[in-house]
Parts: sequence; structure tokens; C-alpha cells
Amino acid sequence: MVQSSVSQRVNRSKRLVSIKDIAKEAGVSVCTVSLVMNNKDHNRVSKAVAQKIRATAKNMGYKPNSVARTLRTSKSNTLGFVTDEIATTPYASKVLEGAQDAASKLGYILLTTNTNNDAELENQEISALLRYNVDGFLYAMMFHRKVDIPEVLEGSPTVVVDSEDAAGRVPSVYPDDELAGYDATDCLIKAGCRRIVYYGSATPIVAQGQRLTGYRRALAEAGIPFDDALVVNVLETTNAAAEAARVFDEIKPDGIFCFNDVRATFIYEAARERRVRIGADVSVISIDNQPFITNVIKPSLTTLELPHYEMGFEAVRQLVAILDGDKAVADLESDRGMAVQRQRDGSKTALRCRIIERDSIVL
Amino acid sequence: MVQSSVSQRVNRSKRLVSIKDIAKEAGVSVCTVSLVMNNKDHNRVSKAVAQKIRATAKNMGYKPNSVARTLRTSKSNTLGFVTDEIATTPYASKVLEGAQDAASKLGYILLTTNTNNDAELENQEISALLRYNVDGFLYAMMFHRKVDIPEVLEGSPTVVVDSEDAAGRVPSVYPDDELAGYDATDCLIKAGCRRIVYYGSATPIVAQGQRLTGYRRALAEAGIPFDDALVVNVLETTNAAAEAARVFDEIKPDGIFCFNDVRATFIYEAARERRVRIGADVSVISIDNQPFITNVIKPSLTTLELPHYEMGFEAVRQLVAILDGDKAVADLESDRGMAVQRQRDGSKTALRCRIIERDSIVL
DNA sequence: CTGAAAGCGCTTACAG
DNA sequence: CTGAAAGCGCTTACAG
Repeated sequence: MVQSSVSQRVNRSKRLVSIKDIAKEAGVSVCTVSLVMNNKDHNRVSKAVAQKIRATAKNMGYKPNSVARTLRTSKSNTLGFVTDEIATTPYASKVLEGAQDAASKLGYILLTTNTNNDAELENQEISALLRYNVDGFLYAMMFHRKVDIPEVLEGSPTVVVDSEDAAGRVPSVYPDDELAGYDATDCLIKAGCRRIVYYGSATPIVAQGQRLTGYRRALAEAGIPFDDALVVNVLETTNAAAEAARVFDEIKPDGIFCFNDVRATFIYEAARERRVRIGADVSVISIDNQPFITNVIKPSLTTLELPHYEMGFEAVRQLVAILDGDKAVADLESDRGMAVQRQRDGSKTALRCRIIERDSIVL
Repeated sequence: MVQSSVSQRVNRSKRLVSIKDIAKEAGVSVCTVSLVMNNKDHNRVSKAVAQKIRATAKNMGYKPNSVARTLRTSKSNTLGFVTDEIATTPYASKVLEGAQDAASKLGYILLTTNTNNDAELENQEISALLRYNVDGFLYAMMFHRKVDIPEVLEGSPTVVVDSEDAAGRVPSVYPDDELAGYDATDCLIKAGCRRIVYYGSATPIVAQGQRLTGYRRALAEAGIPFDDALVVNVLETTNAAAEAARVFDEIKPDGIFCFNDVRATFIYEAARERRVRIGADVSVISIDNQPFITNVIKPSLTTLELPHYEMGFEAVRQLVAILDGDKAVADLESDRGMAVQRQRDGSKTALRCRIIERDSIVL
């Protein structure tokens, strides 16, 4: 056994000071103490007594027991954070960080659990959280998709993070991929590009469709006709290199909007082989902001950042608004929340992606 | 307010079935039910009664209330997971995933909190977890260092993750950086390298010193004299490129062991400029396994992977062993745990880094 | 083999 | 303004 286990175990028996202890010490009843400790003493307890109670509580180092309070009130100030698979994508765990920050500011803590994309395990884990009386759930996915809310969650306030409830019933917070497609394309247009390739994903995920839609909208607004031949959808594992070659050899665009940073590396490689200078001969923009890519490849890649932190933060804000009412979250401000624009449609909240300007766009 | 908030709020009042309900239904007392539900009925409750209780419990969908049990027993089966700053490093949140998996298998759940490297916030957050009666703590850092355990944690069983308790008192689980340095260097030696550069970190973090030590041990074992001139410590932000150039222009090694993948990209760039072929003219190995680097650069980079998942898993295993005894964790097996070798020294557990072979080493 | 009772720490009507 | 009492759901001696 580990060396220090014994000495550590000893301390476990230490009983914390309770409301009863301070009642005895202050010479009042427990209910008076309770009133005061919950700041419900106004016009119910004399100033002097309240004063004394507060003082002795402080002296004795009183900390309210959340477990007891939960049992009594069946309100735990606790949120279940359920993920399908955390962190297969780097930085996706920023979602958790945002959720934790918001929760902390609102007086909540998070019970987190990972379902490994296993429906049975998911059920078990959620049931476990339920037994701990969590007040609500964050149902967080690894990427933007239409998702079915598990049945066990019915009856518990829930907010979906980085996905949309397929049934359209549960509030959902996710990136505005249409706007990201628009912003990225618009950025190229503003840089003077007129022949813009969308180097997209051949997998029909939500982001692909919406980013393409945004691409088309930006073109339309600029009066540039849409040309199907400029849409090149690829798979990282199969035809990405070949299609990147074709982009330069046949299409010869002046701007390229890549679905993500990884795909952009194929464009970079093809450009290098042809001595096409990105940031000088052709402009490139993409989405994801994986610093290990965007800062490492030359020239550094201009890209849009998915609002991971903000999604977590906003989802908690909405969940607590459901739980405790809008006033409870009124003065909650995200440190970085100002960077995103919300776009609401019923119970859906699409968060704008921030653009990170680097050197891959021709000035 | 969000559309569905009202319908969601309604369900909150739903009371779950309790031990009392099933006692009434089965015509027995609550304590008999309690005994049975906790499988303590052997030789204390008749088989028939136990049978009946189990059946009605199942019928009524009984779920034990963990909050009540915690209040009564002051054992919550709950662990506090405290991080300094989650996920500034991609995949570092694998630590959490490993911890969650182990916790789930051992019947624990995690309360997670983020201190943002703020001592005051850290105190608050830990105090909050204490109020929820967590049985113990994981104190998880973002990278391997000597760390001071906050005072609030005293008295609570704690295991440090990805760092070492500076005082040497609290059990600590971290990567075996010395062995990583040894393994990386040894891998180059086995590939025939004799003139091996250690392209390290100019920041004196724990990993730097230990990897260098491992490098020297491997050299010594192979009978290769250590040459201080082959140690090139750099900073990513300042002299990495210049020093990488010097490695090729002056030192001309046949093998390069890079402190991490990001540094390896400087070596790659310098090699490319000089038309030195990595994987053919010179062998390169590094540490981190950031797939976005290692798989993207050509040739793909052979590298060692930090045991993030395993550290989280192992730390929970040790913590629960302290809490519930060694037998409680006896049949816990990590899905991937077999890939690591533990190296124990008192309360310290160093986990081996797995080597991921790719194409940057000359065959 | 089974039940009555106390109690974990707290909150909340209720009575005075 | 203050206190006695009940109860949240459970477990654990104790008695029979």
C-alpha cells in the first residue's frame, strides 16, 4: 500500500462543525442559525443575535454541508456534464472549461461523466448522476450534429452543447457554421479574391452543409456566380492530396476556403510542390485554429476558431436560467463571451466563430 | 426564456420512489429493505422476504438516493478532480478521461473543477467540493513539475497527477521522463546512430532534466561518450530555428532526439532547407505524439506518447485503494494500462511512455 | 429473522 | 423575534 495512506486515513474521521455546534455555542436554536446562515434573517432575527451567530460561525470555521441541504431541499446546485467522448479533438475540452467557469460563477459544480459513445454505459452514468440529485444536464458532443437525447434525460432540464437536439425540443448551443462559411468566404472576397475554391469535406456532416451554404451566400452577396466546379470535397484519408493537386493544376483559384486546418495542410503541400506562394499568389483560410498546425506551417494560417469555451459557458448560462430563472444569470459575463455573437432561433443558439488573422491571405 | 423551459420545469417535482415506498408495498420495515438493497441480508433476512423486496424494488423502479446515503455514512463515492488549467495542451484532457473510466469502474463519480492557476479560486473550489463530501482528491497538473499541495487538501486523501508533490508526502503519478529520454535515445542507437543530438528545452522544467539524464544513460550503456556540444537547448519562441540550422551546419549528427514535437518541426524545416532527408540521411525522434504534427509533417514523426490516459486511470486506482483498500481495486484493469510499466518508489509512480513508430528513423 | 428508534445536517412551516 | 418539531432518505446499532 502507498506509504502515506495511513496518515491520510486518520483524518477522515474529523467531523466538521455543524449548525448544531454553533447553535449551542451561541446559545440559540438551530433554526435561528439556519436563518442567519442563509441570509433570511431580515426582520426575523434581532441584529444582535444575527451578529453573534455570524461571528461564532466564522470563529468555528463553519462550512454548510451541501449534502444535507440537498437532501432536505432536493436542490443540489450540481450539474451533470455528459460527454460522448471527451478530447478526441484537441481543445474540445475547452467546452468543459467554459462550463466550469460559468458554473463556478453561478454557484454550481459539475459532475462529469464520459459515455464512450456506448448507449448502455450512457444510461448507467446518467442514472448515477440522477442518484446524486443533479439539477440538470449538459449533454455535450464532440462535434456539431443532430443528436437524439437519451430517454433517461427526460424530466431533467437539459441543454445540448456543440450539437442540436434532433427533435428540436431541448435547447441547443452550437457553432454557427453557416456564418463561419460566410465569414471565411467574405474574408477572401474582401482580400480581392474572385475565384474561390471551397475545399470541403466529403463526409456529409452538419458543418459541411452549413459552411457550404455560408460560402454560397457570401458569393451571392458579392455578386460572384456560384460555380459547382469550384467545390472540391475531399477525405483526409483518401483523395485529399490528389484533389489539392487538381485545385492548382486545373482550377487555379485565387482563394481557397478549407473545411478545416488539416485539409489546409494538403493545400499547403500541393502549393509548395508547385512553388505557388500562399499569402502572395493565393489566399487560404480555414476553420479550427489548431495552433499546432496554424502556427507551425508557413505562412501561418488564417483560420476561424470554434467557440468551444463559449459553448460550454453559454450552455451553463442557459441551463441555470431554466433552473433558477433569468435573474439568476443576469449579471453573468463571460470573460471572452463578448467575442461571440449569439444568434437565437427558438431554443437554438448559434455562436459565431472568431477569425484569427495570420499570414495566409494576400493583403 | 427558452421555449421548453416550462415543460422541463414541471417534471422536477417528480419524487423518486424511496425505501419507504417499497417497504410499504412489500409489507416490511425500511430497515429490512435497506439490508436487502445493500446485499447485507445474508443470514439476516429470510430468502422469501428478500426475494419479494428485490422484486418490488425492481417493479417500482427503485434507485437508491446517493445523497441520503452520503449524509448518513459520510461516504459519498465521489472524487474531486482539481486541475490547474485544463486543456491548454491538446490531449491533456485524456487525463480526465482515464480518471473517469477508472472511477466509473470502481463505482465513483468525479466532481471536476478548474482553478485557472489562481490560488484563491483554488481554495474556494476545493472548499466547495469538500462541502459535497468528496472522499478524496485528484490534483491534476498540466505538465510534470514539483508542486505544492494546497493546505485545504490536508486531511483529505489526495493523489497528484502529472506532477510530483514537492514535499514528497502525497502519492504522485507522472510520466517517467528519464525512461522516455532513455527509450528515445536507445531507439536511435538501435537504428545505428552514433552521433546523437539532444535538441532540448532551454526552460529548466522537470521533463528537460530527466530526459537529458535518460539520454546520457542510454549513451553510456551503448559505450558512446557524452559530448556536451551535442546538447542543444532551445526556446520555441527565440532561437529554435537558428539552433536547428547550427545542428545541421556544424554538428552534423546522424540522429536527433527532440524534446517535443513542436521542436521537431524546426529540425524538419532546417533539414528541408538543406535538402537533408529525414528518415534517410538522419533519424529523428521526439516526444508528445501530437497527431496534428506527427502525421502531417513528412516523413511522419516517430515519437513517444505521454501516458495521459494512464495517469488519470492509475491515479484514481491509487486513490480508491487508499479509500477502500487494495482489494477494492484488485480486479481493475485498464483497457490500455497494459501498455505502461509502473515504476514505483515509495509513493511515486512513474509511468512509461509508449513509442509510436513512424517514418522519421532510418531503417 | 425482523422492527422500532435514533440520527446524519439541514430547512421549513408552525406556534408563540 | 425565537424555538420546538417534523422530515428529506438512508443506515446502524439495539432489542426482541
